[in-house]
Amino acid sequence: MRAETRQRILRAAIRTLAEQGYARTTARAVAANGGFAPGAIYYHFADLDELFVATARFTSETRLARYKAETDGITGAVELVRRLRALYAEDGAEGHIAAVQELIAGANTSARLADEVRASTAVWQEFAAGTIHRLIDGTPFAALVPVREVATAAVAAYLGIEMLSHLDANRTDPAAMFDAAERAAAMVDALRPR
Amino acid sequence: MRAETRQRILRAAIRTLAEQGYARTTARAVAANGGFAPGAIYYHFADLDELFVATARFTSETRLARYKAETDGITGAVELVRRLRALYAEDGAEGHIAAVQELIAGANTSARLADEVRASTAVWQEFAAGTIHRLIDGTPFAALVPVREVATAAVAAYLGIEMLSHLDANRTDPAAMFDAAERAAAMVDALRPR
Amino acid sequence: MRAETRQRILRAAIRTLAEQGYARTTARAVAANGGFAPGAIYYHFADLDELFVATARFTSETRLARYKAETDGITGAVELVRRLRALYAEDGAEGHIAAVQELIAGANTSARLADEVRASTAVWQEFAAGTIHRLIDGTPFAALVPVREVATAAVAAYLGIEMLSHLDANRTDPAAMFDAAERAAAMVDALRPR
Amino acid sequence: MRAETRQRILRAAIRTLAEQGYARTTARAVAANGGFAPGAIYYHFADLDELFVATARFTSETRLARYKAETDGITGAVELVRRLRALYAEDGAEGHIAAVQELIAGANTSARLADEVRASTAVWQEFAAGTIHRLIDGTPFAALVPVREVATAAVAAYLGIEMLSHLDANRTDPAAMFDAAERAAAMVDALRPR
DNA sequence: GATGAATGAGATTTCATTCAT
DNA sequence: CATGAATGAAATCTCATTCAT
Repeated sequence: MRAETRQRILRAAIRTLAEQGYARTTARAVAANGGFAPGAIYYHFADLDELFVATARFTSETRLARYKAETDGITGAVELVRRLRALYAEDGAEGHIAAVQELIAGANTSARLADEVRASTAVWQEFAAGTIHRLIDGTPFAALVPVREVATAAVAAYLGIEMLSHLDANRTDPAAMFDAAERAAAMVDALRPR
Repeated sequence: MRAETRQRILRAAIRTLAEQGYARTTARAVAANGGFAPGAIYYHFADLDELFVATARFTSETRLARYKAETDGITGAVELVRRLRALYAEDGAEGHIAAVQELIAGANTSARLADEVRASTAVWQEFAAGTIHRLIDGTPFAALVPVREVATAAVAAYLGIEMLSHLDANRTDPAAMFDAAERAAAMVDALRPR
Repeated sequence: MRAETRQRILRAAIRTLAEQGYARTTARAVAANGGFAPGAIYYHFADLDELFVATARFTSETRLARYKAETDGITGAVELVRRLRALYAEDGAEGHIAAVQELIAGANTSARLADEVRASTAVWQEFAAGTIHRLIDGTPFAALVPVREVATAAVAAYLGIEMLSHLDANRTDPAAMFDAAERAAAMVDALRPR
Repeated sequence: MRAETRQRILRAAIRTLAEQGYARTTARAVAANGGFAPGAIYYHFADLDELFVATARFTSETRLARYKAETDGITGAVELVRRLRALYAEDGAEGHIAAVQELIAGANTSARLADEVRASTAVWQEFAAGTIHRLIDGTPFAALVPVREVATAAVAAYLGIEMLSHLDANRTDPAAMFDAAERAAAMVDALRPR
């Protein structure tokens, strides 16, 4: 019972963050979005800050598990980009990345939230680094690419693209970005030894 | 007189956005940061929303002018990265990028602000595209690189890196990112015909 | 069973009043203090107000019975002060006087509670008056002392000293007060005919 | 302007504490009592706790100044009791003692308030001790009376009597208490050397 | 009998905005 | 032009109370 309601609240928080932004993600707004009384939030979380911290952890953990499951065992770059495109679509539909971006903006406001988001992004950077390693090991790129920096840039760009596309659905077209990435990925795969 | 105070308010807004985040950038907070009375804001701007819109325009225009002045006439990629490193440091010192990122998060809240930020980022994407063209025209990359998408990704990554580094000064090291970018730029320059 | 739980709730209410004050003696706080669910309170009492009324009566009756048992048959003033010192220590350990003082403060809020506390203090004033009579009858003080007023002052001082000592354990030292009272009592006893 | 409104708020807080008790002295109640908006409280005080701390200091300082002015130079015990009776009536009319008693009850809830009230009562105990010294120096009582303890008891009884009389205007009659005190004072004065 | 999740009314607090000066 | 005191609407949060289990 308890865990179930807790999840309802977390999902409502994610949707509200994505749709309204951090500043308008009030207790009332989350409650209205999820169909429960504002007081219910305070039964499950000490305050809004704690709700945001829990939301950051929840969205990071659930999405990372999904990303790992979907990319597990993949070595081809093209195949990776295709999976990422699908995962990105899922994120967009549920508002995960937009929520994260709002939480990062909100981290300015709360030290506890900043700690949590910092820990989460570190995990994603590790995931990105591991994935890049799998892709380029055994290719000429292995010697050239500074994996750590590229992993950071990849996470940054992933967040930044969502930020821009959320702002302006037309001009910044994620589909075009994935198309271009897929063409680049094909070049990487072409250089991989059989 | 009038224009001067207006600028004081705008600069105070930028600093407050960078330091406190959108949600805490209240009229009182801006006034305290700039050393004037809250009422002064309402003499120069109709409401806070208008202040944010003006701030978005102001920061975009002043920084773009500076970026253009500094990168004008540059064709070498390494030289470009070096100039960008210095400009990025300026941005960080004055809080420009952090303020923009908060305004993007806040754009969720205000349609007028969203319009303004959308227009600003479009201008920056054009600037990035033009710069990339200058760099790769005449090299083998010219045929390979989808300029539009790379420009979008560059702007996204620029914002995303500030976002991450603002969150966590240690793990996400902009200096290391520029170092890596400089090494990549050297490869681009090496392929350029004399 | 029923009476037992009722007492658990009453004792938890006394402790919570003494430790947290009237304003923080919420249903949840009492439940947490006593180790039962908040709902249990509403099985035994109609509402919090009724719990406070019952607490006032309970603490007054149980302590008065104890005071009467301990002071029964005593005629010496010194002996009386010694027994009171021990009883006062008991009160402090269980929080009785502090709870009463909070209930008096809270009586401002509830007419029913005010009625109950009024009745209780009247009983204590009678007890004090009777005890004073026993002490001074047959001494020269009998003609001099306005028993009724001294009894009221004694109850007031008893409550007031607990109030001050609860506030500041060091400066207001009940032990020093009892020492002084014991010396005064010795003078009373010295004037008593054998 | 500012100081004036601040005083209006403080006086409204004293009246509300006396009339409604600590638990019902809400920002709304104080504002309604004083005829200003609840927000005004938060313009002048950080939070309710700070208002209570300021109220404790204000009421203690203003009343102590008045008590000192009225009792200055008095050496006769009867004269002292007469002045105290008048001062007590003033206190009652403005709610000072009742407010203090509620603040002491509330001190349970707030460490800052406890500090302030502790400091205030210490000052009153010193005032009481000094006054007692003036009365008994040069009389046989000087050798017998433990001034410190009597001063504490006097302050405690003063608060306790207000507490009881506030609870029950009829049974605990301050006038009778002052009458009795006046008769006792006459005996003290009779023993004083000319 | 007792639990504890949930509610809704009301509390504290914040803040954009106004306005007399 | 600018100040800063004050307001009122809306936010966060608390808590007595209910009710399904």
